[in-house]
Amino acid sequence: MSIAIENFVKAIYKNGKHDHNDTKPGNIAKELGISNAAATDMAKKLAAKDLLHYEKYQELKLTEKGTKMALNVVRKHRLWEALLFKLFDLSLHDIHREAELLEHQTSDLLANKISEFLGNPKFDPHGDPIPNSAGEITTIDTSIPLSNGEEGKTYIISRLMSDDKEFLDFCVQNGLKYGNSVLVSKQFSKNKMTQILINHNTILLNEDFTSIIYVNEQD
Amino acid sequence: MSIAIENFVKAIYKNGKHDHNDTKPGNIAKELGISNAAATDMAKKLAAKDLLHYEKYQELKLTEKGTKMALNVVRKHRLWEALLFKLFDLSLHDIHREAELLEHQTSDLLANKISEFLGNPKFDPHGDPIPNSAGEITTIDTSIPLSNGEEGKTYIISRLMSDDKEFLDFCVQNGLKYGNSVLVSKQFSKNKMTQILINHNTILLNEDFTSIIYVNEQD
DNA sequence: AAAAATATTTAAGCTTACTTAAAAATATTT
DNA sequence: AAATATTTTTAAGTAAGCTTAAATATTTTT
Repeated sequence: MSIAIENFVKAIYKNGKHDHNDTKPGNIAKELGISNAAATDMAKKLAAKDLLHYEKYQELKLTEKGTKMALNVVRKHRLWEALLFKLFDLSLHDIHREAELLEHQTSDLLANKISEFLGNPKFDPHGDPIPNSAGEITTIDTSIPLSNGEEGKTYIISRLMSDDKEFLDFCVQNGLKYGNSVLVSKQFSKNKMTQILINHNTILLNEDFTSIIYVNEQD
Repeated sequence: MSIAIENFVKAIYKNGKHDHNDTKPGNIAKELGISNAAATDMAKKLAAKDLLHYEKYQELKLTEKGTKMALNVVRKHRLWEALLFKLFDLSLHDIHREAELLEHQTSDLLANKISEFLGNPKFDPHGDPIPNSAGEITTIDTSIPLSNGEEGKTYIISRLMSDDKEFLDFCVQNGLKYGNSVLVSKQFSKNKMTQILINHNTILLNEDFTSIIYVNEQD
């Protein structure tokens, strides 16, 4: 299957993971940077290939086959991120950009070799789970957005759910990375700001950031 | 530039390295598995982009710009081969196949990181020289095909100039690899067979093989 | 040097993955 | 519930990268 198809299916998978699905052609088009018309066309084409269910004006829904394809691409993406992160001194954003290309040119054999080399990791450097070779995600995600954290509690950062350069650079600069602890010192309900303590520094975050930083309660 | 263009330019570069150029559209077409007509079309298109010189019915010749592009792709290919060879237990043939895809999806930044990680190697696992980041091959190749070896002399294998699975499997099985010594015990001029001693084993090779195994005299 | 074989080029056509523009349906606002 | 705005769909068209078939040029053989 082509790169365009892999990316289309992947975009539906990603946009369908939220509570409120965003998988109408227009949203997928926006995600991929193509026109709405192109997305509708593609949706029809992929329905004919049994990769998704298409009904006029409705949300696009992946079939089992389509989900498998998406997870296979996601697996390769996250394995590349993990490998590049381990081997090279590159920013998370750069790593994401490289993985975005490499994911489509990677045989299942190579993906398995990368996985094995890394000790079959369950998470990538963003904290995102890596599907296994059968296309299953076996870990259970109990994390919550930092915006839902409670005052006075300490949390462990589990996922940084964005590939935005500005955001990731900010995270690196402030020690906001996978595995680190944060204490929620104050939640401002009015303007939805959150004050946290990390590495002995107090910083103030707005909801744009606290809604994509996911954390787990400390055991 | 597209993958098709990169592969086209690379094919001309490879076919132009022999003493007798094989860079007419038909030869490039054969190399790439496309029709002659497609190769002619592409040649005209690339001439307009100043990547090659095209004259009807003549050999295709890369411009400086085209050569640079070819060397850049070759560099990425060979760096990937070197990295995959180092990290994973994969056959040279498999490594070649993966590199053939990855080479087109690799930024210059990533290529440089791979090179640095490997200690800026000058050769890939086939013994082929790796162009530097400026697109130059700085090593001088003094090797000769094993078919030109002299009886009684010992040589060091420097290059295995093929990506054919059968050939590479045979080489692995018999210890014919980059850096190993071979003694030419007998040259049969009649049928162009060569008897060699390697790892205490005597084996007989025909010209198909001895013409693509390149060696250097021992210092 | 002529005939036969081979290679190159031209021409017409196909598929993929897009585009823009206009029509039709759905969502939102008032 | 009507009017307005937004989305989705349809339709027509484009560029890249191929294909096959036929015309033309070059090479090889005799």
